[in-house]
Amino acid sequence: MSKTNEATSMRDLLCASLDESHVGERLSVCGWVAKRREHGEHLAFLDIRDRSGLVQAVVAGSLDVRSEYVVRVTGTVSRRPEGTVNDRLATGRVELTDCDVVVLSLAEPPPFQLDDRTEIDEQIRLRYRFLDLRREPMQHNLRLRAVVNAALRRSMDAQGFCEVETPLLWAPTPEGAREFVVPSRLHPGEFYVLPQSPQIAKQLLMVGGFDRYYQIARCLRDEDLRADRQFEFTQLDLEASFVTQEDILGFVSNAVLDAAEAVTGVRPEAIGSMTWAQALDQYGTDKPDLRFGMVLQDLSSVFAHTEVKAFSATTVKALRVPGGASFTRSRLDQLTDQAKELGAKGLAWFRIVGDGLESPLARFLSEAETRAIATLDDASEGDLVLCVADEHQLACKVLGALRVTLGSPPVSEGPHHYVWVTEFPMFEGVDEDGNLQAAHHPFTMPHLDDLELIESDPLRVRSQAYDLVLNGWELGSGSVRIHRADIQSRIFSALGISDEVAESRFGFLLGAFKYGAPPHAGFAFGIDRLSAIFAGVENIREVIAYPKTQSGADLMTGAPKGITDRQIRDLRIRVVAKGS
RNA sequence: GGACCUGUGGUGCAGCUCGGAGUGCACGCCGCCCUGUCAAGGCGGAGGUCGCGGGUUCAAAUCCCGUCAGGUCCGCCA
Repeated sequence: MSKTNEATSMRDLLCASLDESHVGERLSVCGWVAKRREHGEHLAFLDIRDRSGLVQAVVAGSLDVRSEYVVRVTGTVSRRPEGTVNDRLATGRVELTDCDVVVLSLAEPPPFQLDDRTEIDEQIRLRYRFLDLRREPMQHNLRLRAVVNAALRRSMDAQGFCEVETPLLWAPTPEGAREFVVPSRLHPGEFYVLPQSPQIAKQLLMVGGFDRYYQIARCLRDEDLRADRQFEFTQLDLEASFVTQEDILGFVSNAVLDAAEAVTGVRPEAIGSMTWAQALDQYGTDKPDLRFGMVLQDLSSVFAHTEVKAFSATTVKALRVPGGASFTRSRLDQLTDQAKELGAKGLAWFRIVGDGLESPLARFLSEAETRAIATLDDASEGDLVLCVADEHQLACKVLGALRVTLGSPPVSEGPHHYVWVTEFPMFEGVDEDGNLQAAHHPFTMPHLDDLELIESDPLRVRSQAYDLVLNGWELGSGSVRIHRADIQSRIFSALGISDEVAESRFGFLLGAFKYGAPPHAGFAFGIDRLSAIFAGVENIREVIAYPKTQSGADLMTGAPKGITDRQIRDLRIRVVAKGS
């Protein structure tokens, strides 16, 4: 008897493990009936499926089993007769014969077929997720994710990090993402919140002397959902003391590359980096997809003294679209609409034709301007050049979005291009009260060369914050934290956070820092997103066992739901009717 | 809060522009036949509030308005 570590009291091995080495042995497998092919009352074939795959069982005589019945099949492993080998099946050279079939569980016909022949509407998949999980793609994706998790834990352990769990019931800190709120039964009128990240908890671990912490942490944010965003998501969260930014980039690179190697078998090259300003300038985004070119070009100097009103702006950016000259007018209108939605005043387009440019604007351009566009980025006949003239950041972002629309390959395609984006700005824009907003979070350490600018020119202050980007997806972000009270108070003051407000919101953190805070820095990246890209799927729901819909519903359980009057009473809360 | 796409037997689609009987295809399901199939095959059968509500019309799956659900995106996500 061949024993494997998949053997249990009920089975000897997994279906797909059966091969010619077992020929002659009498073995048991357990699984679901994937398919039944009957040939009268003397012969029937059963495809038995478990998580590993299929194996064919040959049954002499009729038997009363249907699709998805759970069975234990004991049979003799036999070579298939001449001419009946199935090359499309991993176990296609063998079959189980002289089978005893024990029905362990009956099954109604499933609401959708569990083979891979048709794509099932996601609404139905989610309603019957337990059946969807039985199918190969979900089996593959969740197992791939488990490989990622295991590799990350191994990597962090090997790098000397200590796994520490932090609370899910935490104190409200009304900054950043909207928090999920949990009413307290024992303290009526008071609330916990679910952490949008273990940010403060892990910084306190640094004060607590755990100089290398990590956790595979669930984070919860009550913000609108997207293809790459669920209410709850999982991060590899880490923080370390007595380190610089370079140390953190090294730790995270190791972890991500270890995970990539575990999944693909090949260790990617070291992860390169660019500054935030470069990313914006060349790709029009802080999460550049480096799988394809179409780098943004800058024509500001060419148009510095232009006669053309549409191009009188601080920045003129251009994007060459190879072969784009064949776009129809309605396609160009679509792109223009997209540009306007993103805030551009308009979108100028130029078809590159034999003897120059074809465009409504062509006749207004000077000779130098025409030449600059016609020769842009090695442009050749048949290309299209799109231009946006505006304030620098807007012009870049609009063309960056068009670059993605026009050039981005599917998630499942192309190599994995990791890149670090560093030197994010410290502040971005202002809130309703006219106060500066922290680009990352208020505990982020400014770039030491820019400390002087905090008061004089805050928008130019660079921070020691960094993102990890993979194929245009933001995997995660981190920063060096402020551990000095004087700098922290200058930042709070720049953000318009008074001492009193700071004390009430983060008092316990600031208080802790008075007792000896080591210099520290950290990072967190999304395991859902990383796994989705490894799995080649466009949507993180495909790597989550029980995801929610875009409206935040769980179609299987029906959550969110009402609770009983008793529960409401115990919590001392009141439900107010919608619309009142 | 907003834009766009989708909703038709259990499943996946077609039908919708240009209104005319719930019409069609494939899978599944049920019954019968079939001793080497593996997308098994043959014969027969059941199965529908065309998401829901209203309107236009002699007549609505089809046109209009509203609404619900799912999706993609903008806002939002320190």
